[in-house]
Amino acid sequence: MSELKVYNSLKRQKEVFTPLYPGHVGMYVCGPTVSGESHLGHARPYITFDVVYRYLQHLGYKVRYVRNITDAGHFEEEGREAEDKISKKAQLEKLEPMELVQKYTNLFHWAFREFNTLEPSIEPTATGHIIEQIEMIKTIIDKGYAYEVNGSVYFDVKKYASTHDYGILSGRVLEDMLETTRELENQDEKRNKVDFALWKNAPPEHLMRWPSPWGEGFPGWHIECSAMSSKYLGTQFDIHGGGMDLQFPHHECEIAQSEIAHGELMARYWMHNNMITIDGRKMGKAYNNTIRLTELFSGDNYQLEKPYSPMTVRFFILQTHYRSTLDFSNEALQAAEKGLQRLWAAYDVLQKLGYTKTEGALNEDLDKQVRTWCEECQDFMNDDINTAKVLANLFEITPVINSLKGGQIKMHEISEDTFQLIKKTWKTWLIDILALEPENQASDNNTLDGVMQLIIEMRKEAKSRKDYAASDRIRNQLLAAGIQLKDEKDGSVSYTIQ
RNA sequence: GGUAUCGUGGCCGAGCGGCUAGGCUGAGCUCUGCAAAAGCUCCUACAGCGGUUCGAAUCCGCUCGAUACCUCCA
Repeated sequence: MSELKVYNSLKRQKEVFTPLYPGHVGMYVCGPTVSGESHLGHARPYITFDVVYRYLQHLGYKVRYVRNITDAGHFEEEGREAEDKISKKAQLEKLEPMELVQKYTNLFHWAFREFNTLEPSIEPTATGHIIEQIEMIKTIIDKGYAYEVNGSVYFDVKKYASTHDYGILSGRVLEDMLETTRELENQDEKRNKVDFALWKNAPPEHLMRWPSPWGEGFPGWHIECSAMSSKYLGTQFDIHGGGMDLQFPHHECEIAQSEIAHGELMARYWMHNNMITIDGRKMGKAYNNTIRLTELFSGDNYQLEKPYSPMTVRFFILQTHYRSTLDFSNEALQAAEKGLQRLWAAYDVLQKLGYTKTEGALNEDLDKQVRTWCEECQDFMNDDINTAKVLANLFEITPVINSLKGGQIKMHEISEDTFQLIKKTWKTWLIDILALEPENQASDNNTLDGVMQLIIEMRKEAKSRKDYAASDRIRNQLLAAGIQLKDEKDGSVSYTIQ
């Protein structure tokens, strides 16, 4: 069996994954800033790393998955007047900052339950770790890599770069950045343009503020991740994940701070998911092309032709490798919707199908092919979490499942072992790891089922009288009501709720 | 301007030097009272131009095009 390899942004290549402590994995993923509603773009990292989390557990690791909630807000733009994003909006909406934070945190949790993501082991908030952040800043100052100006504290990037590799993750060259970083206003507090804030002095109108050795203020935008990851995962841990757009400056700054404070590289494997684009452009507030998750589920956005269910979106995301960009379009979402329904239908068939020995010889080629498809899934996942290929193999197996039911393939053509392997494969990958659980669970409604059996019986009688007008009317009206009848090969009738 | 990434059939997307994924759409056929579902078959692509190689979508160079980061950003 193959070993798990992941693409490490730090080394720009795939590497065999070896945890720091055998049997245990520490994983930190940059979480949401709860100053507003999550959009489709945000779905990608949390779904991607949900699969990573599930897969690591499947491999037998005990995983501590930490994903923060950024509720302290960042200042709007470095160098400009410091403004707390969250406080600014709260004032507009006449809400307490924490009220706003609570609202969007709840909404975030709701949306990602809809996406069937597992909850992280620890979900620390920035506001809950002000003390840890201050302590870390003090350490960095003590070590001589940060300086205070007017109640704010900045990290001295130039000094850091003289002895350490600043740019190790993002490939930046400090000299280039010193030359090319564009002019920003109010930069005079910093010794160099590339320096970044660890602590910002809070202007009087700023609502979110905490006392510190440097006066009242709030933490800079990178320090929370360094402080909280080290608290819960140790000063060095296994996997740090997040969107590619965080690689620079966010993750680069995290590395620099942590290196000084703790004396070691904070994370050994850095995994970055690519962006979701729309019409070829990154989806983001700056482009005015976001689709909020609530809009996505309701269809209420000018870019949407119809609503898309959380599972459709999850499937859509997993059908692409996480390091590729993924372009949103209604056509692509609708294709995903149909494809997923096909997988679910096959899974449903599989649930009801038992292995019944029939007379005849084994079809060795088929049997072998099916086994290969099943076994490859693990290899695909080991190859940098290639969910796209896993799904492709499930689609390869789908006609086999349907043919076993339809009789195009006889049971004896595959061995019982292989049959059980198919069942296990689908359960493991579709349900447990990719976590694409069927959404319509209405079939365990006994009342409805009783009614349906009666209607089906009545239609059968009409058919036996060759009263096709009546039988078709029943079928068509049920369809209009959202219930699809299927005349099975063996004469029975099943139904699905749309 | 700097630094990267990418350009695959009608659409979405795998792909990491040879065996030409997969999904959706379209066409035909089988099954069916008719449908639906399902099964089978077909539509065989890698931006362009050079180069390396027995052999390239895959490696190298150039050209064209697109995107991302350099500023909050998943």
